[in-house]
Amino acid sequence: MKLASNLQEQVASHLRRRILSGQLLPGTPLREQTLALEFGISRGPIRDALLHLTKEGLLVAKPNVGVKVAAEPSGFKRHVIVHLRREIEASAITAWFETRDPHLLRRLDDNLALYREACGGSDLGQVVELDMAFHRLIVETADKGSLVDLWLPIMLRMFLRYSRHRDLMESYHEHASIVRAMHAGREWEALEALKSHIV
Amino acid sequence: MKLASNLQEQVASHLRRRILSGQLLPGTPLREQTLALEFGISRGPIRDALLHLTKEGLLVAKPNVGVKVAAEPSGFKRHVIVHLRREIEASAITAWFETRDPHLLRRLDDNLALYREACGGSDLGQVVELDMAFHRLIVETADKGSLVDLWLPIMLRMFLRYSRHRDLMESYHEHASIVRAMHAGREWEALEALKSHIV
DNA sequence: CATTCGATGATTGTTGACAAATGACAATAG
DNA sequence: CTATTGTCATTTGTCAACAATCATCGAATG
Repeated sequence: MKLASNLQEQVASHLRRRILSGQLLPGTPLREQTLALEFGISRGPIRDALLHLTKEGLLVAKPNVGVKVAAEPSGFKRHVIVHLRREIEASAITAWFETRDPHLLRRLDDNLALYREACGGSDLGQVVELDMAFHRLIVETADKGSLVDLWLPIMLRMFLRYSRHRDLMESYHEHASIVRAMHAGREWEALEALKSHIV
Repeated sequence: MKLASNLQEQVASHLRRRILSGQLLPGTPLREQTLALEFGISRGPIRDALLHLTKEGLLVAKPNVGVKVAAEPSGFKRHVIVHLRREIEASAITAWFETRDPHLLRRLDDNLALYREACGGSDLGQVVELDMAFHRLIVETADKGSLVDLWLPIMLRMFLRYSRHRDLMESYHEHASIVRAMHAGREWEALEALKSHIV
C-alpha cells in the first residue's frame, strides 16, 4: 500500500477502498463539507479526490448538487465490461509470453501467497486490494504499463459489486491456475484460465 | 456544441477541442496560472478542468510539476484501443437492432449531412466534433447511454492522432455505409462496416 | 384540491492569498 | 574534476471566505 504525499490522493485512496469493500453502498451521497470535517482538511483536496473518483466511475456527479456512490452496472453494461477487461488483460498476457520475463512471475507468486492468506481472513478491503493488485501486475508488464490508465476505470466499475456472488477461495484458485500456466509456458491455457476467471 | 453553465466544463471543452484539432501538440505543457490569466478566471476551475482532461487521457499529470498534452498511444496500445472501441460500438449497434428505433436513424442522417459539409471545409475542429458526435449517437442509444462514460476516454485517446493519415471524405463515406446498412436492416453489414471503419 | 410561486437553507462553484514541493543552477568540499 | 549542498524562481498544493445555484417546503391562487 503506497502512501501518497498529497492529500487528494490520500482521500481518494481512502474513499476508493471504502466503496470497493462495500462500506459505502451505491446511492450514498458524499458531501464535500462533511468529508472535509471528517478528514480535518479543507474542501479543496476533497473536491479533487471526488473528481478523480467520478472519472474512475465509482461516483456519479450532478452539477450544483453533489456526488453519490455509483450504481452497480446493469446486466448489459456489465457484459460489455467483462469483454473489455478480457481484451485488455489477455493482450497483456500475450505480450508477456513474448519475453516471459521471470520478474513478473516472482511478483505474482508473492501476491498469491498474500492473497490466499487474506481470503481466509475477514478483511474484505484487503482481499479486494490484493485481487486488484494481481491483475494490475499483469496489465503493468505490457507496453511499459501504458494500459493501466485504460484498464483501471473498467476494472473499478466491475469491482463495484465485488462482495456479492463470490467465493473467495475459488477466486484464489483461479489466480493460481493462471500463474501455473504461465510458469509452465502454456499460453493458451493461461488465456483460457483468465477468460473463465473474468465473468 | 453544448454550453455548460459552470466554468470548469467550459474550460475543459475548450481545451479538449484545441487538443483534438491539433492546435496543442503532444508534450505541450499547460500551466494553471497561465490558463487562468488567459481565460480571465481563477485557478480553481482550471484545476478541475485539467483533472477532467487528465482522467480522459488527453493530458498526463506529474504531482507538483504539472500537466502536459499526452503522447499519441504506442502501436501496441493503439491496437488494444481499436479492439475496445470496436467492442463497445458493435455492442451498441447490436443492441439497436433489437428495437430499430428510427429516432437514431434520423439523427444519424442529420449528422451525416453536416459531416459531409464539414469535410469539405477547412475547420478541422468542426470535423472532429461531428465525427465524434456520430459515434456518440450510436453509443448513446444502447442501455440508456450508460456506455458513454466507458467509451469516451477510449475514443479520446484514439482521436489524439486524428489529423494524420486520414482522408476526410473517405471517412464520410464509411459513416454513410454504416447508416445505409442500418436503414436497410442488415445487421451483419453494419457491423462489418463499423469494424473496417475503426482502425 | 391541485398547482404555481417564492422564501429559505443547504450545497456546490469560485476566488485570491499563502504554503509546500520541485527543478535548475551556482557555490563549495573532497 | 566530480559530487554534494544550498539557494532561488517557478509551479502546484492547500486553505478559508464569499457567491451562485438548487431542492424543499409552505403559502397564495386558480
